[in-house]
Amino acid sequence: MKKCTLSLRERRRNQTAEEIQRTTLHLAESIGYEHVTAELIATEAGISVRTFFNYYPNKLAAAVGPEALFPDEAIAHFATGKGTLLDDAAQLMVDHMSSRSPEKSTIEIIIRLADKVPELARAFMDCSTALIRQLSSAIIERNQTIDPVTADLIARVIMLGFSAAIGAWSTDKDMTIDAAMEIFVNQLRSVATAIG
Amino acid sequence: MKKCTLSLRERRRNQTAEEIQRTTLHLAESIGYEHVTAELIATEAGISVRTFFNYYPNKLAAAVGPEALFPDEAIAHFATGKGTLLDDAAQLMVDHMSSRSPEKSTIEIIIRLADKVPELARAFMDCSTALIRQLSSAIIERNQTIDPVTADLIARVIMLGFSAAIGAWSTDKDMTIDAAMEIFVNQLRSVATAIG
DNA sequence: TCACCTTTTTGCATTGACTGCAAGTTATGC
DNA sequence: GCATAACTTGCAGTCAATGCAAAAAGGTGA
Repeated sequence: MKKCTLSLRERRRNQTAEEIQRTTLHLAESIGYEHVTAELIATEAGISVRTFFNYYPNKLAAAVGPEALFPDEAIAHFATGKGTLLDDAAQLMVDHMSSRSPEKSTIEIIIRLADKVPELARAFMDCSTALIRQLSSAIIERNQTIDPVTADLIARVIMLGFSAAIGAWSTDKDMTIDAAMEIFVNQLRSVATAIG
Repeated sequence: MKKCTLSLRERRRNQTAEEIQRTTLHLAESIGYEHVTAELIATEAGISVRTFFNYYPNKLAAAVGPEALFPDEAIAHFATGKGTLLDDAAQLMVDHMSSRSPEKSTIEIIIRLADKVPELARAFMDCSTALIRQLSSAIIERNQTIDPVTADLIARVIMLGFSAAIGAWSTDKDMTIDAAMEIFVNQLRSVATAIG
């Protein structure tokens, strides 16, 4: 069974990728990111240095973890949504967060670290590049008359708001994802008012 | 004369910093950014490798060039401006662009390179961090009732729009800065409409 | 189970980024 | 001029990252 073969391997691959990320974050928390070397991560994760670089192109990528895209159904739902742009976007984000692996605790660690390590903040922001592209396409699908540059800009703005909301959410133990998304929507509305 | 003393040294320092940037960009254009080594830049610029790292913390920073802030008067003017947020922001950007050293050609090269080298695009974006902070403070000064997180978000959005406008401006030989800023304002207005 | 093929892991060698240090050079203030 | 602070440089060393080829799994099919 080809499917099984691939699945098995893929599963193991994902496991290792996550294990590496866990190790990286854990080490960064205990000894400080600047003291974490590739060799240390590899040893700690029980792999060779060379294998580490097989999984991630560099240390920052390891801290951020495996790349995640919006789930296909979720993005399709957004693309054909009839609500306001922001409400549908908020739903998309909820779907995204619930679909994907990294637990709140992992995100919390990343954000806490990003506060101290600017490069990590960059890298974290950076991993949204692919998401922005997805979002931008979906926005165009919703509204065929919009021009691509504007769509891209809107997508970026939405992701900015989303990042801010995730930041608030991750540092507040009691906040639900839905509450965070409400903040997200309101904040972006304020921005729109201020700008428009 | 203290002023003269400082000025002389500072002037030389700036010259060298710019020379290094020029060399870096020139090399990147001719042999490709990935083949540009610190040693090559240093040799070409007539300094030692160690001195290169005295001026810039890394190669990317050298390509982006010396950090630039909004001129004090310009930011003060924006902070007390009575026009719409966007119009005043556009004026701020015009002041910024005309005050600061890098010529259009330099920016054009950076943007062209950034298209091929993602890390460079990141670095270029990244250099706006300090600007965002300035802008965010000024926004709060304009409107004391705004909350800091929203102000930060607005500042980021404005800078996003600005970057997009600069991109368009730099690749179009005939476009004036004012025309670019008009695009900037309109584009952000579209975004506000779409979101609000 | 065995021979076979693909994917993954690993060690090794190498290049290049970047830092700390200490000594030399230059500019400036007095 | 001389003392001082700023700047430059060479050197030695650490660590990130890559290419390569051999070894080890993992899975397939007879």
